[in-house]
Amino acid sequence: MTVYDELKARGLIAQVTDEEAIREMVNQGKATFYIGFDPTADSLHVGHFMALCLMKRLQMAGNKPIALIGGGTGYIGDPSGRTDMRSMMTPETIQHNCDCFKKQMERFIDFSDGKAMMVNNADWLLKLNYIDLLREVGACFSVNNMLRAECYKQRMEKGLSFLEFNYMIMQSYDFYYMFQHFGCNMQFGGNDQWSNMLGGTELIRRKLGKDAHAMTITLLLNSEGKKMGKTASGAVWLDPNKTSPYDFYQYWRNIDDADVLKCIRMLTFLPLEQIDEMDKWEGAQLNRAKEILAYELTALVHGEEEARKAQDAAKALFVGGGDMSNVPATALAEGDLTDGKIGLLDLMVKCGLAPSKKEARRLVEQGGVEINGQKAADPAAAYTRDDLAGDGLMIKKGKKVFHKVTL
RNA sequence: GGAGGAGUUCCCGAGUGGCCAAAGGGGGCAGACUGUAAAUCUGUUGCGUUUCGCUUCGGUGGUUCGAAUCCACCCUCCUCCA
Repeated sequence: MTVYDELKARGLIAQVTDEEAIREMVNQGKATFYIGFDPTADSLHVGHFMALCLMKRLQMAGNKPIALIGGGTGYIGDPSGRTDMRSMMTPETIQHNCDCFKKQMERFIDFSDGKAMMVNNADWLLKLNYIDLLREVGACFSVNNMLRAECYKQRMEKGLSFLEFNYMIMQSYDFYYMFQHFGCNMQFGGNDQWSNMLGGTELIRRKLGKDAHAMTITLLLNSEGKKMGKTASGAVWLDPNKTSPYDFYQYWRNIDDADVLKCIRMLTFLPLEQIDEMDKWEGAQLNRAKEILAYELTALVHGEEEARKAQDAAKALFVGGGDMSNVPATALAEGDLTDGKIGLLDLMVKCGLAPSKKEARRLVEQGGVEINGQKAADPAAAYTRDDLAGDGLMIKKGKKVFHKVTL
C-alpha cells in the first residue's frame, strides 16, 4: 500500500488542496513539507504527537520534513480555535520553549544528512519591515476573504485584535518564504489551520504563479467531540518530567471504548491488517486493545523499556502479583517525620494524592482511601518509621490511583 | 474622544448591607454498579489545629458595628456614537 493510501486508510487526512497531485508527490517521495509548531509551552503534547507521527511516516517514504518552530509567530499568537486572546509571551520564554521542542522532536525525526530540517520563523519574520511587507504581501490579501475564514468568524463576536488578525498573513508568509528558500512545496497542519494554510498557497500562486499544496490532519477528537490529550489537570505531555511514562500509559489505558480503535489506527504504527482484526473485538475484550494502544504509544514516546515498566506496574497494581518496583512512588526524608511518625493526611499531600489536607480528609471520610489493602477510615491516623520500612506503604486513592511510600 | 454596560470561586452564572465560603448548572473528585470503559444513582467540591478560626467576589482606598453588595479613583473587556 502506498503512503498516501495508508494515511487515508488510517483516517489521518482531513482536507487536501489537490488530491491527485498530492498523492503523486507524496508517494514518489518528492514532497518537501512543513508543519508548524507554536512554542506556547516548554513541551510538546499529545496533540503534536500526531503531527510528529505523520512527519515520520512521510519521511519513511522518502519525503523531506521541515519542522518549523514558530519563534516569530509566537510573538503574535494564533487565534484559531480560541475564544479569548492569547497572553503574549516574552522573547526569553519563546526561546526556551523552542529549545525544548527541538530536543523532543529529535527523538522522532531523523535530522541526519539533510533528511529533515528544523527552522525557526523568527529568522525571517523578525527582520521584516512593516511598509515592505504591506506592499509585498499585504496587497495580496483580501480582508473580505479573511473575515470569511472560519478561524476568525467566532472571534468576530468576542473581538479580535489586529495583532492576531495578522497571524494568517505571517503563516502565509512562512510558506511563501520556505517555498522559495527551501523548496518547500507542501504544508501540513491540524484541520483548524486550514484557512491559514490556504492563505499560503494563495500567496504563492499570486506572487510566483506556482502551485503549492496543503493538507490537514484530522484532529484527534474523542467520541464527545472534544480534543483528546487534555485532562482536567492539563495536557498530556511528551516530556516525562511533566507527564510520567506511567501516567502517559494510564491515559491511553483508560480511554473510552468508542475511541480505542480510532486511536490505534491513527497513532500507532501497527499494520492495518492487524488493526482491522482488532476492530471486531467487543465489550471487555476491548480492554486488550486498550493495553496494546497504551503500550505502543508509550513505547513510541518513551521507548520500549519505559513502556514495559509502565505496563508491569499497571499489571501489578490492577491484576495483582507481579513486580511492584516500577509503581509510582515517593521516598520520604527523615525530616518529613515529626516525633518519628507522619499523619495520613500529610502523607497524602506529600505524595500528591491530594492538593490540600482538607481534600485528603474528605477523601478519607468518604471512604476513598486504602492503605495496604485496608480501608483507611480515620483521618487522624499516623504512621511510624516501622510502618514505612521495607516495602513501605501502598496508598490507593479511589479506584485506580496507586502510590507507594517508603522512607 | 463621547454615551452606556460588564468584571463573582476551575468554567458558565445567581447574589445589590448582616441569614454569604456565596444559589443553580457544567466540570472535577469520591461511593455504588462495572471491564482500569460508558451510562446511571449518591455524596462532595476555598484553606486550616474543623461544633471554631482564617483568606476569597478586577485593583486600591473610603463609608459602616458589619461590604461581593454603598462611595471615590484606577485597570480590563463589551456595545453604540465619532
